[in-house]
Amino acid sequence: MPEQRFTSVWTRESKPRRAQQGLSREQIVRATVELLDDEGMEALSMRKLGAKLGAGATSLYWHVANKNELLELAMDEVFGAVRIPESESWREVTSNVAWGLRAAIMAHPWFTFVLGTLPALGPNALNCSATLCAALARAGFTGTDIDYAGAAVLSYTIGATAPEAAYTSALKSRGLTMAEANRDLAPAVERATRAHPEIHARFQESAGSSIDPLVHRQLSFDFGLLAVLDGLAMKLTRNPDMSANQATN
Amino acid sequence: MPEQRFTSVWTRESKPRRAQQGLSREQIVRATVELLDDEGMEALSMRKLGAKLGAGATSLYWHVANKNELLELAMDEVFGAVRIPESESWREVTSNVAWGLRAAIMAHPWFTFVLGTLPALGPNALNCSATLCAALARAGFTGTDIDYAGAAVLSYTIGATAPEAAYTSALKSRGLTMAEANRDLAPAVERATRAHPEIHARFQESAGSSIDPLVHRQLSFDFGLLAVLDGLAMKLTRNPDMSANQATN
DNA sequence: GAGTGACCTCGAACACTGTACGAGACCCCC
DNA sequence: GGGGGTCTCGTACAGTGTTCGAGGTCACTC
Repeated sequence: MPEQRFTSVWTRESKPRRAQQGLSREQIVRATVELLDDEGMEALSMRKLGAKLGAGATSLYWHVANKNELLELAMDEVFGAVRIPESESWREVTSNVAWGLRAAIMAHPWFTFVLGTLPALGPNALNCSATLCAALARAGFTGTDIDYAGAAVLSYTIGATAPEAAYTSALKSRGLTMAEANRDLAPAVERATRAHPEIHARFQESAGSSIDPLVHRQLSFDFGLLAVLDGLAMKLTRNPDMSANQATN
Repeated sequence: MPEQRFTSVWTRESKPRRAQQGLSREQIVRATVELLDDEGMEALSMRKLGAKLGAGATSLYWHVANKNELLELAMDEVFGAVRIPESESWREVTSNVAWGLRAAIMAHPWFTFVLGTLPALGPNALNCSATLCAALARAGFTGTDIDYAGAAVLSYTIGATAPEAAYTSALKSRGLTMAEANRDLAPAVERATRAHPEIHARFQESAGSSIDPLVHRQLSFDFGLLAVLDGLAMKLTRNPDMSANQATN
């Protein structure tokens, strides 16, 4: 087997740059994000991206090793859109980061497909997790528990938001509203849930409900996030030696 | 704009089947899962799959509308691998489903890439969520809170496991061990975390630690899952008479 | 047995994809 | 005037998913 190395944009050191002229990496990444936002993950091709920039497709390969690197950079751009809150209260910080990350993912649904292929080592991603960890350390967590608690918040946020974003973006790319999709899915849902009367009943309930589905999803996200934070708080009170600072929050 | 419909394997009714001969959909799905497990998401192509089955690539299109449908079916196969526990204790049921789903995702890392493009309407996926919801209803949740609580557990489980599975599978497909990858990533981590002294310190700590990374990740997952379940339990004790409010809204 | 029509297979073709390679263009510095 | 680095891009290759239509194979009916 050949000597393989694990590579990433963040493992290579950047090339020297001449004065601003022609393409630049920042410009390319910006265009990538735009293209992804407008037309979705499947529509991104190097040729299209080149055309959008008024350049040949293969010119991009001077600035970026391959398409994956481009996606890594685009991903960190999304993390960069998360506004980092300043607050003393760890609950406020963590829940703000969670809601901010959720908003960023919803605004850039292709994020789902990129995440996970590499540990997020971009500066913006690290910034997010550093703020989170700092807040949790202030809350009273110590050692690896800080990482664990931070991971719990991020995992929940991503797990809850990514599929939702993917779904709404799939709808958008087909030019469908949520109501239309529900209409198309209804018979299948009907048939599929026949074996499960209890969820069948709730499906019909929510289909007939007049609550805006968007609000519905926000309520759901909030419910789970509160559970996560309450659970973390409980850990702190259970090990009172850990929670010296807890009273202030 | 043309009249678009939202389609899925689960929205079409199945074709009539002649007696067993030649290809069958079950056989194709089984082969798909095998191929995905062995060679990963990128390696799956219709031609390769056809070859594996001793058939032409385009023959598959008789049994399956397109590659996406194939992936939907494969995804439900993964949900089918989750062993559904029987227990009176809602904590036992939910945590067993969570661990079971985690194991299934770790065994089939390509699951990540499929999830979210469609609401999981396959029979096995519904079975999972029905068991979860039934347990939560027994615990005392009512109305939409049942769905919210179930979604919280699933979201956390998926969000925590999917990136981990994707990463370990990326390593495997490059023939690297976790230690080798860490070695390759180390300088980049070093450089990137320089601006964040507190996580920098913990990075070095865990790099030098002798704990098996697999165990480390299990501990992390367990930590978060307990937090979620504790948080849910807290909601129950806080509103002991929720069932009264069931009909409103 | 002949005929019919549904079920099923598949080769060819189309319009794409990511990217390796090498030829050239531009520009700065000696 | 040279180099030599930075940067662009046309061509080419090996693949992709999917459509189409021609054909083959069977279970039927007449």
